[in-house]
Amino acid sequence: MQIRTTKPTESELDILRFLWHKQKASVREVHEELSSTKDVGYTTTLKLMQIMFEKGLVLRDDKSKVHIYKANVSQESTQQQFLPKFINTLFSGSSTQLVMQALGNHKPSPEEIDEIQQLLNELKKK
Amino acid sequence: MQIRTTKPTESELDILRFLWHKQKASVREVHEELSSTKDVGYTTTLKLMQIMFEKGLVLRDDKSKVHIYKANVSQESTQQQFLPKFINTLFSGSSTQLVMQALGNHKPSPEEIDEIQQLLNELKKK
DNA sequence: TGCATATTACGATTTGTTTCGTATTGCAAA
DNA sequence: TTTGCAATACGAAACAAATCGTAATATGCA
Repeated sequence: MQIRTTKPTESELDILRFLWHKQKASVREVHEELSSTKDVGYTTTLKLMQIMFEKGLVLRDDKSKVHIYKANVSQESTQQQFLPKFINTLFSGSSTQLVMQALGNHKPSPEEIDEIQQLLNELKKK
Repeated sequence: MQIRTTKPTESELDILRFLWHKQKASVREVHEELSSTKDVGYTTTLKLMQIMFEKGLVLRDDKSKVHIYKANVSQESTQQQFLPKFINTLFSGSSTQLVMQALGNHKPSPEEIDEIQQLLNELKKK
């Protein structure tokens, strides 16, 4: 298993988020999305994506003029990259504390509750 | 309810983490802790804490020569400040997905499982 | 073909964060 | 009271991230 060295920055994560959702996208598409939330110029988005390419965070197809990008790091592995530190600094290292907060905050649907309960039963058995 | 504007940086969170744990601490105590993990000079820690004071993230008692600092933002409110964005960018906005990851990753104790199950039952009732 | 337009390339600036060197200050022990 | 030590104050450098202006380039259409 290979360890990833580069940690995406905040802005890079915003871009990855969209790429995870869309699979493939041009700079324009990404920019359209980003600029709906925050005020940022097109070349800024472009530059960010070029940097991400250099870092290996994304792949790109430059066969046609409009380059098409896609994520080169999975959402799951990126979650794993951030979650432990997040739990440590903000939740005293207790994943349970995080879970309680997350659930208390945003009420999950009955189906989701069932899903979590099922997981808990599994964990209990072992 | 008042909105907090300043978002602690990574290093500032490391310091807050310790202050939340210890309630009160001098720069030296904080530095002792930080330098057990990472290689950093004393004045760096001092400067960070002075900046945090200016930002209002910490309070300090400077009655005696050795200033005593304590957090001026609660762990809970800081969790609230980071959690939504964290869930959004990394977990497609699904707190359930986050919960599943966190639980699957680090197995909670039987007591903790009970605690979570209890919360889930509450949520289910409503 | 040649022009208009949208895209990429790239350097430079701005902004934010971390780091540390040096000066100054206050306290306590001799 | 003096001196030495440990702490604070502060400026500036080093580093990192984000932003954007301008130039170069490719494409498709008149």
